[in-house]
Amino acid sequence: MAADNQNFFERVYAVAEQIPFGKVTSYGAIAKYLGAARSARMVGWAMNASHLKDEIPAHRVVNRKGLLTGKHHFDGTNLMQQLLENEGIVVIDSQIQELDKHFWDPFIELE
DNA sequence: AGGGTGACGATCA
DNA sequence: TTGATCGCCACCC
Repeated sequence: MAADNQNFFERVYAVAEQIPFGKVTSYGAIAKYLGAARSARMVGWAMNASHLKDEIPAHRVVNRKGLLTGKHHFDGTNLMQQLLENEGIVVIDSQIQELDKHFWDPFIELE
């Protein structure tokens, strides 16, 4: 049904909201969890709309490489990096260090 | 109705 | 290893 489209966004929000403090995840991980592994871009698109909701910690969502590709979409240029560093995550040049250590997998946490 | 874009991911060279 | 290209699917013009 047409409502499915909206449901897709809601699902992305539901997962993003559950990302704990000091943790990060990737678009592909969320997409895969939603059953749209090949639509990682759609997750990013949903995140773009999430900017309307201050409940979505979009700064905790990065690409698979741990690179803050979406930082440019934030209010400031380095706001995203600042937020992550504020959570105890080391970020150098928009690149999260020790990504594996801070990675949050919805498949494991939302098992 | 058709074409282009995009906060990605995987594969190929 | 890094860099470049294709594929994906929803949304906008």
